[in-house]
Amino acid sequence: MFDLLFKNIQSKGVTLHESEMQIIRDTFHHKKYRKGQYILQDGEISAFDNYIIKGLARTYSVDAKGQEHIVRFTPEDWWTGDLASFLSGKPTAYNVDCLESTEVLRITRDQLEALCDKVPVMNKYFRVLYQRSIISFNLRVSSNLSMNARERYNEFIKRFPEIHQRVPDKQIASYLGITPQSLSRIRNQFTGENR
Amino acid sequence: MFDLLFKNIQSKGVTLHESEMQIIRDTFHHKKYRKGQYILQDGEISAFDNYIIKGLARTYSVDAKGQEHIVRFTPEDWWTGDLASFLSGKPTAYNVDCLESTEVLRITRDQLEALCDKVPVMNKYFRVLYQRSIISFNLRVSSNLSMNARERYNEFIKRFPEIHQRVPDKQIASYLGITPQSLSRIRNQFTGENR
DNA sequence: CGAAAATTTGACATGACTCAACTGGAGTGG
DNA sequence: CCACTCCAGTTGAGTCATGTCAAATTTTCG
Repeated sequence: MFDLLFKNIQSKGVTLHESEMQIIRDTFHHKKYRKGQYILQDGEISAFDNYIIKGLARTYSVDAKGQEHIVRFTPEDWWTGDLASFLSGKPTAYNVDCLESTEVLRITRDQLEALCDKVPVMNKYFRVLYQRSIISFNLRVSSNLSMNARERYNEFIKRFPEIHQRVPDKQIASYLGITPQSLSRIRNQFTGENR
Repeated sequence: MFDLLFKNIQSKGVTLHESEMQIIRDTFHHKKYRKGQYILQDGEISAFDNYIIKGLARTYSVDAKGQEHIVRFTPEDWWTGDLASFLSGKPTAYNVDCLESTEVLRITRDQLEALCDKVPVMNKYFRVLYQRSIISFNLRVSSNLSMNARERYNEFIKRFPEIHQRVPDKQIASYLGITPQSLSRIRNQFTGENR
C-alpha cells in the first residue's frame, strides 16, 4: 500500500531507512472513496493532505453564478487537498471529489509537521515536491495568458493524455475555462488540421 | 544586507544559529541591477535563484506574435527566477527584468543543495516558502477561470496595492491577460461604481 | 523643450458565451 | 429485451466581452 509513496519519495532524491519507513507507515491513514464522493467540501476546514494511490480526483470552485471551475485533476501518485486551508486552518473555498473510485493516504497538518521533525529528510521531499508543483502552475498561468482555447486544449491532451482518456470533455472544458459547447466546436471544426 | 533574508527565514518558523547565518552569508552573492536590466533572458539557462532585497522585477514570456505576457511581479522580500530551468538545467522560456533599480542575493543550484545539506533546517524554509507560492498560484488560476477582466483588475489592486502604485497600467494589463486598451476602458467606464 | 512612452478613444472584428433544441449512447426497471 | 430516462455531446442563432488597428492626447523624463 505504501510502495507507490516510497517510490515517489525516492524519485525526489530522498532515501529512507527502514525505521523511517515504519514511521511513515504509522503516520498515514488509508481511506477509500467511491466515485462521486467528496474528499473535501467548500466551507470545511481542510484537515488532511491526501496522497492518491489509486483513482482520480478533481479540485474545483463554484462561482457566484453556480458555475464549476476545475482547478486541477489529481490522478494516482499525486497529492491533493487545499494547501491554503490545510496550513491556515481556515475554511476552504474548493471542493475535491472523486471522478473514479479512489484510495488515498492522508495526513493531518500536525502529523505532517511532526513527521518532518522526526524524519527531517521529509522536508527535502516536500521541498522538491512543491518545486515541481510550482513549475507546473507556472506553465498553466503562462498558457492561460498566451494561448487561445484551441491551443490550450491541444496542449492539455498532449500533456495529460491519460486524463483526457479518463474524464468527459465537459470536465476538460471546465479545466480550460471554456464552455462545453465551445470545446465541442473546437473539436469538430478543425478535426485533423489543428494549428 | 542579509537582515531582510534572515527575517524572512524566521517568519517561516525557522530559527538559525549564528554559525548557520555565517554559512548563509558566505553562500549568497550580492548583485545590483539597473532599471531595465535583465536578470534572466529567454534561451539562457537559469543559473541562479534570486532573493530580491530592493527593487522590483517582472517575469514574462514572449509569444509567437511577439506579445509579452507577465507571469508575475516580484518586489523586495520575494524570490524570482525560473525554477524549471534552475532545477532542470534546461534553457528558460521566460525573461526576468527589473522595473526599478534592484538588488538581489543570488545562489546557484549546487550552492542551494549544499546549503540545504549543511543547514538542514533550510529544507524546511524552502518547503514553507514553496507552500505559500503554491497557494498564491492556486488563487491566480482560480481567478483566471472564474472572473472577467474587471473583476480580476479589482482583485489585483486589492491584493497588490503597492505594485499597482509602482508599475504602469500597461504592465498590469499584461499580467491580467488583457490589452492596455481594454484595461483603460475598464478603468474609465465604471469609475467609482465598481462591483 | 521635445521625444518617447503611456493612456485614451473610436470603429470594427471576432472568439467565446448563452439559450435552446436536438442527437445518441449508457444505464435502469418493467 | 424494450421503453424510458439521463446526460454528454452537438448544433444553431444571437449577444457580449475583449481584441485589433489606428489615431489623438497626456504624461514622463532626458
